[in-house]
Amino acid sequence: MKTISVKKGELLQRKGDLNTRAYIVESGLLRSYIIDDKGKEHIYMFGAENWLVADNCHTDTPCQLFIDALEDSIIRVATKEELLTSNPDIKPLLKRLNIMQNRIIMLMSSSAANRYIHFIETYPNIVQRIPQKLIASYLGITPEALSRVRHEIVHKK
Amino acid sequence: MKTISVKKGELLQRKGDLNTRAYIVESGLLRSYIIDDKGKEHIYMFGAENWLVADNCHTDTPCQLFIDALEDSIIRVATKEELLTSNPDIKPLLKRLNIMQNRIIMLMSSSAANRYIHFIETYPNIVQRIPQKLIASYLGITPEALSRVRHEIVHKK
DNA sequence: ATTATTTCTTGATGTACATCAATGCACAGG
DNA sequence: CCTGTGCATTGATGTACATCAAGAAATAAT
Repeated sequence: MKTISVKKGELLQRKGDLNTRAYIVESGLLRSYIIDDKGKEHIYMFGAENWLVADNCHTDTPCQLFIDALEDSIIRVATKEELLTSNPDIKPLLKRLNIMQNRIIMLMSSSAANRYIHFIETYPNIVQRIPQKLIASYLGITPEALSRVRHEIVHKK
Repeated sequence: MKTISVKKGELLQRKGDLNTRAYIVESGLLRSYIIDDKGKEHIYMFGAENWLVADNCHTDTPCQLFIDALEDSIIRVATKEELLTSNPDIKPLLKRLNIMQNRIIMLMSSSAANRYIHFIETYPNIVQRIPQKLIASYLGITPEALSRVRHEIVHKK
């Protein structure tokens, strides 16, 4: 388990990599994302301070997610085995499951506007640090759509 | 940890319940789902033989998911604490995370048609046991849309 | 400061899927 | 046998969001 320093924009992992690591963010901001068949990026997760960013694929199978740095960051890197043996606590895993459950529910049942409102309430600290187009990508909409959603929200209040 | 028998249609858990249990399916088929603000159901997960069905909420907070039986089923019921102490293996949790990751990626990046194709490849045994409207609900589309998607697929081949 | 790059906004148009409504089917119960 | 009830299909229309294109505004680079 080593600690590394990465520059904004640096790529830590690409789709197809094998035996990928787990990245624990000490400072800075990471993102994991996919690129679909049309070449479009979709952000899977942001990882700020104390977050664990990793592709949850089975060992020895190619991963799906790209991971890069949205800010200059300090990152602890561990193999997944290492991580699990050094920290056998399952609470973080359950928390992660809970977050993903919420994400799925959001994606299935909420409008773009509600997803955005939920996002800024849940991750107020991240909102300020990234351009809106990245929020749009996380929400599953285009930057244009997000711009209009925000306009609406202001005018309805 | 007790074993119970439930009839098709029986409700095991409703949104808002506290300290909800984990249900391990011995035989039969469960589903977990939400009901959105417009009263529409969205299936979160199917649970066939050997699957664990549970709301992944924090202890003592109201749960989000309804759970009911799609077939007459035999179910083992455990508190989550019980489950974790009796079976401290984290592999199933990781598998679950992997499945949810795939679900999120699907929802964000795939068309209705591709989500359907992926579903029938991933859960061929479940497909045959449930009406199409439930598959549609899992995929996040309407039964009408699924009907048209299926029509398309047949005619493209 | 000036230029270059990226981001945000706004408008016009397109499209995937939703909604509503009607019809046809299957099958379960009397 | 008929008759209800739920499911699948099909058509007509609606809508949320995508796409494309152009400017404005903000950030970064020189």
